[in-house]
Amino acid sequence: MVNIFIANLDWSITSDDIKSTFSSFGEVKYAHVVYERETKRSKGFAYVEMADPDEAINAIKALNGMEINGRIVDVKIASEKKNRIKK
DNA sequence: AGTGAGCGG
Repeated sequence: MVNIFIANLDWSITSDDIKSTFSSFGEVKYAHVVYERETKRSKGFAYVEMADPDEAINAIKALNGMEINGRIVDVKIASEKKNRIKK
């Protein structure tokens, strides 16, 4: 399982769009666009969890710097929840 | 409006 971080997404991009895009490169276990909890508006970035590291890397290589809806997205490996404490 | 969460556990 590899966590991928995608930033600079257009406001209109949805989790489903993310999932569909990454699914082209491999099995997407989970896709999730981050929204501002308070405003409900998109924060413009998202996360994708892929099953295979190779596919994840492949997806990142292919999608990083790619223009989507006029935005050059930034795709990179996400660290372990930003070292967030897990329980 | 603009760069690291949620899910499941």
